[in-house]
Amino acid sequence: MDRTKLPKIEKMPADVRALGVLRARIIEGAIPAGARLTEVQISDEMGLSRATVRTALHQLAQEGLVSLVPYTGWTVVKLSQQDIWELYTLRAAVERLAAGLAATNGAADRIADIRKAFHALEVACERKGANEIAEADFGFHKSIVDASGHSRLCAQYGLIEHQIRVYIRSSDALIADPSEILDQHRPILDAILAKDSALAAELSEEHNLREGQKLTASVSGL
Amino acid sequence: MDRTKLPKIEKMPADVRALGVLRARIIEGAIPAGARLTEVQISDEMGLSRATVRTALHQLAQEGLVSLVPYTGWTVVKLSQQDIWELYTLRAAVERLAAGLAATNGAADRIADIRKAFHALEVACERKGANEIAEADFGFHKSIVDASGHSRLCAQYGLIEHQIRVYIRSSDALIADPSEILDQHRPILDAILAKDSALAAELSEEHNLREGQKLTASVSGL
DNA sequence: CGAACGGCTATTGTCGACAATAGCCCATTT
DNA sequence: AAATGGGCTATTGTCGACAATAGCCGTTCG
Repeated sequence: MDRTKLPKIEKMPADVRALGVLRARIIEGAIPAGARLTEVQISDEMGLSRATVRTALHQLAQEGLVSLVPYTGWTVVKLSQQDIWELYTLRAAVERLAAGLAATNGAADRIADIRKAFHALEVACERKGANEIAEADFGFHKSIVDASGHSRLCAQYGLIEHQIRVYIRSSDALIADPSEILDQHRPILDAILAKDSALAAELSEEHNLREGQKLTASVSGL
Repeated sequence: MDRTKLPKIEKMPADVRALGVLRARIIEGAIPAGARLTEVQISDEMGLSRATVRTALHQLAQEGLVSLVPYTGWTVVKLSQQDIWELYTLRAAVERLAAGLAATNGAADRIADIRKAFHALEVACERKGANEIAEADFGFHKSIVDASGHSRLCAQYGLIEHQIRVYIRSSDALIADPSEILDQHRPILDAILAKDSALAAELSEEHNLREGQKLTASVSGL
């Protein structure tokens, strides 16, 4: 058994595979907002039973990506400006807590992960790939949440994150100036490294509220 | 058709009825923490199909009241001290946002609801019924969340609230001095009525963190 | 005597079929 | 012509049966 690495077996429950596929399709925009989904068609295409697909769809509904109206059908949610406001205010509140906790209680290795995530963001900003920057941005925020050691916070954050991703893709990502992005995130990192809980919380909240306002403002002209 | 009130028709989907029953049983302690639940037994007793019960159980899992381990079974969650800490820190963060929003954007009728809820709390405190006080306490907090006009916040709060209820019941509710309870909540109400967003947010957060610490402290001796 | 192996059982995971419902189209009536 | 009612269709809601799996227990082998 000294073969360096035997290929990882892909053995996941059918419903989570279906969930992953559907979520990816929705986030990447292959299934557009407002689109109608029917259980039979999906189960047909995926070669799964309706019950399995139904489970996945319910999960997606919980994540806020689809919505079910009884006896009628599933539709991919269409995020309004109000929704974006909700998402970013909620995100700000959640990350405020996360940043504070990460600064105070963050395990050393998790703090190191935050450093790495910031470095990845720096690299992405140099390359100027819009998509890569967006991903690294998400990654940095997520590393802070993970460092909070707060399982419910992580779970909660996951849901918000999915919805924001959908919106970012659908509105085709306003990417700010790379150096500006770094300037906005660096103080948060510094505050966490300095274990200044209150400052980290405050900076994180401000950052998210600012981003949310930019996002709603940029789209208000539609 | 001038009959004063025709009896309300109870026609809900079977799964939500099952969900309600199960949740109530868990919260009231009829099904104790750590108990094992099997789909067949429940569907048997309720006269429903396994699929329907399964849907309800998945919903309960989403609410954090039960947990599923694959191919093995459902169990009612048992909240640890860490869980209580998580719940109260999260609640503090969520209600912080809610109180701030209620102060700033709260519709007049929702603000009136908050007043009513506080009055109900006063009445409950006079009667000194531990259970009634706890319910009125929840009601006051919930009225603030409802006044935020933030649908995701409300949804998120519902989940946390259920879990806290379970714990309060299971640990048999430490009820503080009634007048103390009122003294703790009144400033929050005043700040909202004065539309002082920052103060309302701060007071609300402090209040919840304090309660959480009391709760974990009182149980640390177990 | 210990440990690995194989089957047994309880329970969830998955499936296809039938029932109930919402929304639509069209005929019918006023 | 407008409103009303009936039925038609697409889709979800519900159901019972079969498949897959984890955990247990006895058995067997070293």
